[in-house]
Amino acid sequence: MQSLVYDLPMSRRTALHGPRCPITFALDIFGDKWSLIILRDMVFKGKRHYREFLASAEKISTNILASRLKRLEAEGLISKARDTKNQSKFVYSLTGKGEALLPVMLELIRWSAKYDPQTGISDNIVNGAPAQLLERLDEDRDALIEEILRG
Amino acid sequence: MQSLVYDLPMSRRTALHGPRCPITFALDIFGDKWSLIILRDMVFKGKRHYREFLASAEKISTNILASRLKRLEAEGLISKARDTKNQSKFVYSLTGKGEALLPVMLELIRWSAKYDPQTGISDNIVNGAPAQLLERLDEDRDALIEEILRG
DNA sequence: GCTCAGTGCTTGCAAAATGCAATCGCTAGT
DNA sequence: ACTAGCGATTGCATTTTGCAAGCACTGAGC
Repeated sequence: MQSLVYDLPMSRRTALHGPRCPITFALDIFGDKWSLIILRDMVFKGKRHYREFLASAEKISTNILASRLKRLEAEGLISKARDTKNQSKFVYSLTGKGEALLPVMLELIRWSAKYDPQTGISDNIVNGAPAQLLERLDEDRDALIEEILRG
Repeated sequence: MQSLVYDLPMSRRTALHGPRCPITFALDIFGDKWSLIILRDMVFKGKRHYREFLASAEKISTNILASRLKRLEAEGLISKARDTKNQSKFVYSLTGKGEALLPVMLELIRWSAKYDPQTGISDNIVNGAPAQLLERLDEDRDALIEEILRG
């Protein structure tokens, strides 16, 4: 049975129940294998076009990408518009709700940096969290977040 | 084809590649529909036994629970031991690596509290994040974390 | 020491989600 | 009108999940 709201048949665990667990609420929206990868590409790599997402190292397939973009848009984490410079292209942008996930991603990065022996060897902010980012996360968190979002 | 490391056939996206993305590293370990639910139950609800996890509101099925516990143990996020008070039971406990995910969960809670209209109506720390928790998260974060883990 | 209930977990099979390759509809450019 | 680039959709194989049944081990009662 397809969902009426999304194109995905994903069942929502929290649909008709009373007070909802916030963890479950969040996982139901972006707690799959791909959504956070897409959001990471937008936040840290500035990706905005369909082809760019397809090109990520994790090799998301086109049907899954389309369905995830649709869901993220339906959930209000991203928005979709025609590219003003090229009317045949679309531009995907983060909404405030999507940007508000940056703190979650930063904590994920901090955790991985601590426990992944392969993390921390690259300058790239995503491929290996640099020591510099982690320092600023401790000392200057709000400014760091602002900088990532506006930079 | 089954993985040699876990009982799960899940393919690791980052297996043989160079500098690894910390987001991908984290998602490969617990970025599925259930792992964070189990960890939430341990952190916030103090669950330690198999039957307790099975009883969660999200209705995880027993084979999935078994496979997730095995993976979380293999990844060093939890440990498994006989219950000293009842040798027929096992006790699952968080390791430091597992406890270190609490900040991630707290940011998830903060995000959901902000964007889920149904969150924030319960006293329960998990079923609806209370305003009090969110306040302390802003003002007294380290002590809050310590309190949750030791309380 | 046999039965029995509780606990953790495995197995078999159906259903759902994902991965992959091919193709399609739209827009712009020529 | 033809062509190329872009954002998808479609069909089908594979992988993962969901569900129900049952199995192995432990400890308690008799």
